[in-house]
Amino acid sequence: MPELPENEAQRLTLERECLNRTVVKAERGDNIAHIDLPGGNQLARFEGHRFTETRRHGKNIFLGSKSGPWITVHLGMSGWLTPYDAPEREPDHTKFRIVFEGDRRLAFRCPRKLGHVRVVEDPDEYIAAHKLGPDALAIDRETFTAFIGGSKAAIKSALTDQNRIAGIGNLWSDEILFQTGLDPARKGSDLDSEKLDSLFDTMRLNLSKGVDVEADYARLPKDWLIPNRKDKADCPRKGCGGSLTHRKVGGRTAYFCPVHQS
DNA sequence: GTGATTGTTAGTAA
DNA sequence: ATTACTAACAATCA
Repeated sequence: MPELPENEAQRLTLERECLNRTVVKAERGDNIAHIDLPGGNQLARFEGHRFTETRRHGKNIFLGSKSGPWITVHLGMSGWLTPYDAPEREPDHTKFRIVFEGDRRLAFRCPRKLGHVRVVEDPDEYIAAHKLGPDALAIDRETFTAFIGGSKAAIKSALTDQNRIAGIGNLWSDEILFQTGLDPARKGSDLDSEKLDSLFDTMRLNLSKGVDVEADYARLPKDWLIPNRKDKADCPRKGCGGSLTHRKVGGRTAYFCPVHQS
């Protein structure tokens, strides 16, 4: 379930589980056809190594140290990082694992195989090479409003364009548009500057809250969209009285309230 | 069986 | 050259 808040929660897992412990081995798991993982040569570099830092940019997580090398993880649609101890307790669909001294282990699970793990020398180089935009919690108001205000695509598509703003996906874009009161299919170029400002503020507020609760949806306010995101649910916005529905926007399913979002 | 899924990206078109 | 849209990817679930 990996957008910015989920990835930030996963970065914290790495921070808690993987720093300052000696690596015994980093290796690939079973059933790894068609998934992008580093080869044995690359992984041998980490034996005896200690990680000292984590980073996150958009939906990319990095584990490494000042002098490198770094491991970067992208969770795709269904990836997750899970700590465990004994080999017999390894989670299902583990495609990659790091074994630390003292039998501390980290599994990269990825049932649908759309995620990846790569070895990189420098996170900043990697971010530049993939032309990722600024992280959604780091982008400044001017850059954000200039991009959205100049975009002729559906706002939902603009918000989820990783090359312009990194970290927002299908669910969180729905939440941001729900709270800003905007139809997901509206063009960014139709918004006035007041609405653009409000969209920016809401984005920051929503993602920050998501990070605060470590992406645990049960801890999100009850009047948010995400915990109620299904057809025919009563619109959770106070006093709205609408009913949620969905529509394809930019090839993705957008959930929204036709009463207060326009 | 059908159609969906919180991800990216190659290819196409304007 | 840039921007926007579609289909495809793999596996699972309702």
